[in-house]
Amino acid sequence: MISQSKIEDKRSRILLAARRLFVNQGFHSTPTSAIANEAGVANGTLFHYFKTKESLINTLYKETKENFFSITTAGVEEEKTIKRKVRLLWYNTVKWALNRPMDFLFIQQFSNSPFISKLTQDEVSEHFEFYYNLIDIGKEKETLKDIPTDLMYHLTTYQIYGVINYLFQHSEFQKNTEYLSMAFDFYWDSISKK
Amino acid sequence: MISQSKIEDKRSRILLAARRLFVNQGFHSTPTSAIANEAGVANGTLFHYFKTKESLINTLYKETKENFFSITTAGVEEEKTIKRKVRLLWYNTVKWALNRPMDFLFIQQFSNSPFISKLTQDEVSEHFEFYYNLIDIGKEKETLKDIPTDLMYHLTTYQIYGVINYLFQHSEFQKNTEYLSMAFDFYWDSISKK
DNA sequence: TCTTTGATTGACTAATCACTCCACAAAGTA
DNA sequence: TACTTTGTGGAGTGATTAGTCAATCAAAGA
Repeated sequence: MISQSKIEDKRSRILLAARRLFVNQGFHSTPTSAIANEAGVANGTLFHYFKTKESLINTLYKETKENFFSITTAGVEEEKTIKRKVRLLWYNTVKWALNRPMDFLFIQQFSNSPFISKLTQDEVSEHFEFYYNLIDIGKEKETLKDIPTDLMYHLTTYQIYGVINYLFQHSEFQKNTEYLSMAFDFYWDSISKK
Repeated sequence: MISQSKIEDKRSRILLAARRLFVNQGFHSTPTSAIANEAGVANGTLFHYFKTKESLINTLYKETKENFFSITTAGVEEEKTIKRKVRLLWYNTVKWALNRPMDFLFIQQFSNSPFISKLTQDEVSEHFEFYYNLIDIGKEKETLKDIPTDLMYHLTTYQIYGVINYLFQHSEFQKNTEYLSMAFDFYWDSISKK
């Protein structure tokens, strides 16, 4: 048990160090030796846990996205109305990003990059269904505007990214609930029927 | 004169090749030798035109953004109403991206990346003023919603990126004017006062 | 024709990097 | 204890890369 936790410790220290360095310097200009160094392990140890640098990156991307999904969707099913569901999802997403800026920046930086192998992207994209369902139900109930589901998905996710990036640049508003609520109202107004 | 145009030819061939390779493989996994090869020039020639690989990238980024700005803002001043200005800007932007997908992907991929030097970003960000003015005037005339200018800027630009990325994935709609107009209506509805 | 200037080349170099290898340590198992 | 499995370290290796350099080449003026 103790040894088990120590193993997890090194593994996760490597992942943590990698993310920090990747976000600051980019994927290809971060040598594995620097990651090992930052994590406080030897170079060879890194390759004990991850066969290749690419698999380290893929693992990091996948685990970060999983974490993102499970945290942001928590409690959404339990909400009764579409608006409450959407609001919770919105706040969960914004707060997740603000609490873990490195994670968010990592995803943003690499989700469209050519470095992530196709395989990993496919595995992650399963989660689309959750959002698509929510939009479809909203449209059926005539709560949400009647535009194609996947267009709605794109428009809304990008809008949320916009808010988050804005808040990164204006950290003084990050804990301003009035501000957050204004941004959400804008968001809701743009997607809901009048 | 002829030699001058030939010079420009090689320089621009290098830039063109670099962009193509960067978008497909990323910045750091594209060797300068591959760029030179793709451009049909010798390795040394590349370094004759660009002192370093980084300066090549910065030049490429800067020129692409300049081109983006001059094309997307063309004719906007001449329009009379805010809505017409915004519509033209929106359509210009979407069409620019659809006509030059490599340029758009290049900007998207690298504008947030740690590879672009701070200097370059600053030089490019002068253009913010144009957009900020437009939003401010729209708010004064009570045409646009009264939310902070820079928040509005973030929300709207990201929403446009969302449309563009959507259209990249659904090329069948790229020339569907009805579809584009629906997306613009959504956009306008989200930013304008009722 | 001679000279100058700048473009062009590609072999070369010094540095860097992903990854291997092997020795050793620690822990588990009998 | 003896044997096995698993973790850990870090020097070493072969491949790759950004950037250099000395040598040609082409054009244009005098």
